[in-house]
Amino acid sequence: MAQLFVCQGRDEIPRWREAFTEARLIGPEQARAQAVAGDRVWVTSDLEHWSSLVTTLSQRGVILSVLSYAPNSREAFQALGAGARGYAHALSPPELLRQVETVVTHQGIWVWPELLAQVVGGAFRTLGGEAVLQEETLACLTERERAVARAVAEGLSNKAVAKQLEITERTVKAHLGAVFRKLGVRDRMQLILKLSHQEQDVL
Amino acid sequence: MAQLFVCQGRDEIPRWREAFTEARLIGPEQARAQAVAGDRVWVTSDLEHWSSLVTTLSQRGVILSVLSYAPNSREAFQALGAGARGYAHALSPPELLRQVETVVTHQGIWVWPELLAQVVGGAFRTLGGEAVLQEETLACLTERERAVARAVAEGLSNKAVAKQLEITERTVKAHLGAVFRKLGVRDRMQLILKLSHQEQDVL
DNA sequence: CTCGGTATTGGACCGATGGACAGGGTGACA
DNA sequence: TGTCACCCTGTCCATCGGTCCAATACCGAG
Repeated sequence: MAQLFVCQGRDEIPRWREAFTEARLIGPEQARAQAVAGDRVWVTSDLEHWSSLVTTLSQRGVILSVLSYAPNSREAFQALGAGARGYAHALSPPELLRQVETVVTHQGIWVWPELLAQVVGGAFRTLGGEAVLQEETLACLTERERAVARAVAEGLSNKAVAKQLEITERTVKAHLGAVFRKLGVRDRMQLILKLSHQEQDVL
Repeated sequence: MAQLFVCQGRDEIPRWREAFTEARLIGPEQARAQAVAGDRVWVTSDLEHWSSLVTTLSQRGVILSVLSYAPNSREAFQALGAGARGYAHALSPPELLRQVETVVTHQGIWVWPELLAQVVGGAFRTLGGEAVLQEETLACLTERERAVARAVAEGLSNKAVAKQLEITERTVKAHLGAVFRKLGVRDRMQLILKLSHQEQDVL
């Protein structure tokens, strides 16, 4: 049950040593040769062919976490698709790395908080999420709130929505606030992302 | 930080008591009224409107896990989409429930092992298709502008993008301004629609 | 008839956003 | 060496967006 950090060796590693004092640093080739089932292996996404390394080791039963210096949802999915259980920022503080380690060793998935919503949402849309999303997203909205949400989802500004619906911009804000609260989104961008993956006939 | 099991009250609960001796059993209405941020709440998927209950509580900061007597991938996606962090069999042994609890309290996601591959695998396929097409659209952009555009297209704010790319918020604005000019869009909303639209075209 | 939900609007506040000015630093190329 | 593109940063400012505090009116359920 070794704790291994895979790196090219050129950069000095930030705080991994602080998080896991007993961890060992090895290169990609050593990782392929030495890692066995049960080992916790950390891979940085700036490595060449990190994805195939993750795939290989995960099939062997190794518990993998990917660390990225520039986390994004696309890379997160690539990591999870390759079999990684964790995806975090490479410069995460030691206590967060230990948290990731706790999760992945207990059969869990740990994703960088800023991307968690997108990862979960993307996974949800993948399989039959449409029907459920319709109920969840639209049932709780009133007629007027739906109209505002539809306009905003087309990229219109509050002023444009107000002109289109022949109401005050202030009223648009009121309805929009209710939409945000009911749909659990923070702002209009989250709303666009949530609605843009649905069919138009729903609205 | 209460440990709460939501149930209709009629059935006797299998082994939850064994797993968490200090846990309390409450009904859905009590859960909506009492649960606060930080609480670990367990919901069974045989409840009426369990999905909306999960949505409501998760937005409140409650840590939710869904227990199903007949786990399936569709329900798993529904649970995760509603904001649940855990999805397991309702008859899971106590040690497994405690494992789920460990994972979700550490910001992790725990999914029934038999469904895990489908969750991450399926999600990766869809997102992979989107990523390829974005590259074509953003061909006229520089590397940095692409990174900013990608992040913004995921709904991040300027500040969040700045933190992710480890640059100043001002620099994000500069790149973003160039992106707007090159792609002929007025604001970030138009950018999101432009990018997400092309994803759907190819899909 | 009261109570609650919906629709509408107002004002004020403050953070986020985008544009317009201004630079400095690097590396490639003629 | 000069030029150019790219990357990074700064200040100022007008506007937009989102939330808080209200208020008025309609309408159906109890």
